[in-house]
Amino acid sequence: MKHLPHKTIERLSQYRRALLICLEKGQTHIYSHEIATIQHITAVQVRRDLMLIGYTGTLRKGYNVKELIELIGEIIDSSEGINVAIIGMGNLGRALINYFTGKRSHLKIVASFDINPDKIGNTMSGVPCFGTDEMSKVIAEKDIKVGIMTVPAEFASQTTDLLVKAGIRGILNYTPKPVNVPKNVYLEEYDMITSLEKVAFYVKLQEME
Amino acid sequence: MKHLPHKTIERLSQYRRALLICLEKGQTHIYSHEIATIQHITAVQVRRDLMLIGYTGTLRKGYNVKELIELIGEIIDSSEGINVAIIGMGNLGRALINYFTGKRSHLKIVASFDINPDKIGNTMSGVPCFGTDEMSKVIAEKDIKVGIMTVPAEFASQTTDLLVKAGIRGILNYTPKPVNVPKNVYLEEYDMITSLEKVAFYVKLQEME
DNA sequence: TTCACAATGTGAAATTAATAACAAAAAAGC
DNA sequence: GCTTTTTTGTTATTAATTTCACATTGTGAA
Repeated sequence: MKHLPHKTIERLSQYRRALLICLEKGQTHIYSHEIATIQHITAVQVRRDLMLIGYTGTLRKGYNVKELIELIGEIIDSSEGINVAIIGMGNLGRALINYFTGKRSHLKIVASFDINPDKIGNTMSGVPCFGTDEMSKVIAEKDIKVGIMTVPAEFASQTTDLLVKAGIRGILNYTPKPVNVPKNVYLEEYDMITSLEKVAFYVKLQEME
Repeated sequence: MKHLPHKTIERLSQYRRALLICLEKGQTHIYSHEIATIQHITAVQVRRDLMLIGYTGTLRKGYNVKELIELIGEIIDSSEGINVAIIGMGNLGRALINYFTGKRSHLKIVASFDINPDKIGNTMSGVPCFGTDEMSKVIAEKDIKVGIMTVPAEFASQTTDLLVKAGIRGILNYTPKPVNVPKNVYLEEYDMITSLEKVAFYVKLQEME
């Protein structure tokens, strides 16, 4: 398998989540159009993605749920699991920790960081909170590869620099401020305000018709 | 102006935010490559987007910050402003309210909803919290057009149905569960777990090289 | 058996998005 | 005043992504 498109990676992650739910319900097989309906995309899209990862279903029976989950895991998970830290234990940071607790995943949130002394030293859902000054040490000791930035926008740049210096390999930036990283660090940015403005735009557009 | 690409809409929202910061700093003009650097994209991309909205800068002086902000506003904002509600006042809901308070925006969060009786009746950052059973009434009365869903995944579908029944025009779904809406309702979904898994995937990929 | 159906798998076409290339013109330098 | 530089605006090109169209085939029914 060569290069998987970015969009395919995203969808595989989503297929897997849908499949896990099917598995829990005891469903053993699933058709491409069923997956498609759940994700509101087309069945062809699903089949194409699965073609790209080289999985082939059974004609007229669809795809084996369990097998497919495992294959997607082989593709997108790394064998040893990846440790993740959350930087900024505000509401968003806490929301993310809640999202993840209980989810059996190869991604483990193993630390959080904040500058508020009241939070440092505490543990939330099993995740210990450290001071920002300990970042380098903790990231090295716990072998943390990915950082999720949920700090206020005005701290985005300096936090990024700290993370990069500490040797982080990937950053998911939830602050509305774009940041710069060296090219050996993978950066993904998401901006809630943009999404909301986009929804508002298309709502307006529909109203005008 | 005909059809603006989805991606252009997203970028325009981001340009505006960057421009507002420049405006505050007293900067009157900006070059395409300056905007590009902030957003880590190319200058051509910026110029192309601005071309699409029909804005033309001054040769060798760049774009007028104030004018451009206003034009982007004309394109992506609706004249009367749009009222928004947050459904689910957990950590994520609160995070969103904090993001928005203080931001002068045509988007106004005017209500929130929850099922927890301790939260109902309270006000957070000026946003009152109502019970889910009041949704239809409040949405009609306050003329709410867009709903942001930050409820637990297991409530996603039923909350969506309530919103649709109440006459919502756009939904931003932050639960990891895809939902279905009639096609006169604009739906945008975002899944934090997918983003994180994507970062992890590309980190893994880099390590393998 | 044979037919019709329902599904997968995939090459080709269409669409969408990004990049390259370059003309034009204003400003600055000489 | 002429030349160089810088920056915009736009066409053309390339790349990425999605959709179409259809061949293929296992399954059940007539």
